[in-house]
Amino acid sequence: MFTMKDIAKEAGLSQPTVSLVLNGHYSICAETRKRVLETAERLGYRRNEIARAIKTGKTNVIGIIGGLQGGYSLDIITGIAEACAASGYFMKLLPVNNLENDPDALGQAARQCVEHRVAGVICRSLKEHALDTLRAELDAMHIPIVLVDSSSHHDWCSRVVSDDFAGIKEGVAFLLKQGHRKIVQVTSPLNLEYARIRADGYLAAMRESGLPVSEDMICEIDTMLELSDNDKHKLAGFLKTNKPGAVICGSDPVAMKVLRICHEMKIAVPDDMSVIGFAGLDYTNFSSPPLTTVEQPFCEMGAKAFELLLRHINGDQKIYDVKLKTSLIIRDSTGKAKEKMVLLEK
Amino acid sequence: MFTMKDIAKEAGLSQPTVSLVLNGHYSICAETRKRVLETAERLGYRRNEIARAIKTGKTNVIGIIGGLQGGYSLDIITGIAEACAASGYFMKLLPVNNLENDPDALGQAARQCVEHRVAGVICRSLKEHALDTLRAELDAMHIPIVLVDSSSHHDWCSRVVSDDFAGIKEGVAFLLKQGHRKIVQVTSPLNLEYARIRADGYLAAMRESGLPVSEDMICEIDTMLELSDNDKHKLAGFLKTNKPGAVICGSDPVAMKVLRICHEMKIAVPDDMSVIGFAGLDYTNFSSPPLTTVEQPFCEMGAKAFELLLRHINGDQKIYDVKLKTSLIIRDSTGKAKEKMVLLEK
DNA sequence: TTGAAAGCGATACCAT
DNA sequence: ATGGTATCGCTTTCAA
Repeated sequence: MFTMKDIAKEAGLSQPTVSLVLNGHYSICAETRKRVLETAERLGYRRNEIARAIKTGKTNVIGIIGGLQGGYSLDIITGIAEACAASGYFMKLLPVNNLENDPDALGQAARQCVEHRVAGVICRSLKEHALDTLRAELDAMHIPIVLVDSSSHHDWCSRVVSDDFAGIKEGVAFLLKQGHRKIVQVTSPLNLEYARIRADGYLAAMRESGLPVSEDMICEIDTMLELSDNDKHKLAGFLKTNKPGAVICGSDPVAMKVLRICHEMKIAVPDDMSVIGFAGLDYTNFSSPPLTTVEQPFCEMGAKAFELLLRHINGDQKIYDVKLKTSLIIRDSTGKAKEKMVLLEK
Repeated sequence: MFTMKDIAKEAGLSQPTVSLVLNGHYSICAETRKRVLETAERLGYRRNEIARAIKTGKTNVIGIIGGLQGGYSLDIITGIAEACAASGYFMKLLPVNNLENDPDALGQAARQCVEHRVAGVICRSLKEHALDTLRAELDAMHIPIVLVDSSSHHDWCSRVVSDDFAGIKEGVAFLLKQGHRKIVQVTSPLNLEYARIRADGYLAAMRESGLPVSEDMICEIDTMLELSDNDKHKLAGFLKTNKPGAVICGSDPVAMKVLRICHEMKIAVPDDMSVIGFAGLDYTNFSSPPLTTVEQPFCEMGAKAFELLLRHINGDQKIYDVKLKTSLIIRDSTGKAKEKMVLLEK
C-alpha cells in the first residue's frame, strides 16, 4: 500500500508536492505534474481518505440511523444513496431495530456517528422521546440531522415527509369521482401519529364534500401483517354495520387485511366495494385484485433528505420542513360506485 | 470537540496516559484512572475513530457492494448488519446499480472501498466478468472479499449462497408427497446461472423419482415483474400443452406471473393446479392464493457472509463455499393432486 | 514552482 | 504506574 511519500521518493520530489498534484492544484508545472501522476499510476497509489479526514476534520460520510424493516426503507435508502453518490458522499448504516427493548440503542448509534465523525445524520421515523437522545448527542458536536418519514416535526431539525393529509384527500376525491359516497376508513391504531394524520385527512375530505362523517366511520386494527381473529371480528363487524361502498385505508398492510376479509366475506372488490391503500409498497402489485393505493415518494424523500442535510453540512442553519406530494396509483381494487346512476340523477 | 490532549491538560496528566485509561489498560492506578474517566465524562469526550484508524491502519468498517434492488437485498443487509453490530463493525454502503450501463461502476466502488480503507468487502451477485475488476482492485490491497448470493463460485474468494438445488428438490418432493406426478417448471431464462441451477434441481428431482422429464417441461419467461403479451402466449401455450398438476417455479416473480395467468385462464389454484415459488419474498404472502414457496435464508446468508469476512480479516486464508439450507413455506397455492387416489391404487 | 516543517488525534514503544 | 517521543498519511502554511 503506497503513500504519497513513496511517490515522492520515486519521483524525486517532496511529499507535499505530490499532495498538491494529486489534489489538482494548478501551481504545479506540467512536467512535475506528469511525473507525479505517472508514478502514482505505476505504483497503483490509492489515496487514504482516513488520513485526509483526520487532517481536514471532515469526512464525506453520513450516518443513516433507523430500523431496516418496513418494506419502504429500502426505497428511502436508495434515494439517499443516489443523491449521496452524486455529491461524493458515502453512507454508513447504523441500524437501530430494537428501540423498544433497548432504549439506549439510539444513543449508542448517535455516539458511534460522533466517533466516526460523520458529516451529518439522516434518521428515520423514531419514537418521539428517543429523538432527544439523538439531539443531545449530535447537537453537542454540531452534526446536523435531518429526519425523514417522521410524523412529528421539530423546530430544531429539518424533516422530509410525504404529504399524507393531501394524499388521503386525493384518494377520497378519486372515490367521490367514481361516484362513491359511503366511504369509510380502516387504519392502524390512531395513537400512531401517521395514522392520526391520515384519519384527519379522511375526515377533512369528507367534510369538505359535505358528506356525513364521524370517528365511528374509522376502524382501527393492528399494524401486524398477520390477520388476527381479533382483527377479523372487528373488521367484519365494521363492514357489516357500515356497508361502505369504498374503504380508504391508512396503510397498505391494513388494505391487504381488508382485501383478505372481503374475500372471506364474499365481498367482491371492486364490484361490491372499492379499496384504496396507502404507501405503494411492492406487494400491492400482487394482491388480488392489485391494489389502488396512494404512493408515497420514498425515493424522492431520501434524495431530498440528503439535499437538506448537505445544506446543513455546508453551514445552512435554516430549518426546513418539506412535504412531498404523493401520487395515486390506480389499479384494480377500485371501481365505479353501484349507486352512481342514482346519485347523478338527483 | 475535545481530544485526549484536552483531557490530559485538565487532569494534569500526559496524553498517552489518557489513551491507556480510555482503552482499558490495567497498568493504570485506580486514582488516575478515575480522574481521567471523570474528566472525559465531564468534557463529553468522544473518541475519534478516524485518528485511531490512521494509526492502527485498520478500520472497523466493511464495504457492502451491490445493487439495492431486488426485494431480498434488505434481508441480506439486515443479516450482515446484525452480525456486524455484534462484532463492533460498521457497514459502508456502496450501491452499484447501473452495472450494465456503466461497466466501471464496480471498479469505482472497489476503489472507494480502498480509499476508505475498509477492512473487508461483501459483494452481492454480480455479473461474472465484473468480478475481475473487483478482484484486481481489492486483492492488491489485501482487502478480503466475500460473495453472497452469487451463483458462481471462484477459487479466490469465499461465498455464501442458499442451496437452491436442494431447495427445488425439496419443493418437488413435497409435490410428490401431495400426489402430483405431472410436474413442470416455469422459470427465468436459463442463461441466468441461478435459473440453470434450479432447473437442474428440478430435473434431478424428477429423475430420481423415476418420473419422465425433459427440458421441454421447462418454460422460460422474462424476469420482469410485468406480464408481457409474449409471456402470456408462451405460458398459456405451455400450460395447455403440458396440463401439469403442479408447477415448481424458478423464482417468486415468475410464480406471480403463473398465478396471474392461471387466473386469466380460469385454472383454479390449488384445486386444478399447484404452484410453488422460490425465494420467499414479502409479496408472496399477499398473492391470491398466498404462495407456497421455497424460502431462501437471506438473513442468515448475510450473517454468515460477515462471519466469513471477519475470519479473513483476521488472517484466515482458507476459501469457504457455504450453502445454506432453504425451507419450504407451505401456504395456499399447493394442494393434493386430483389424480392422487388413482395413483395410490396402482 | 517547489520544499521544509508543523500538526491533526490517536497509538506504541521505550524510558523512567 | 506514568511520561516522552516517534509515527501514521495527509494537508497546510510559510519560505525559498
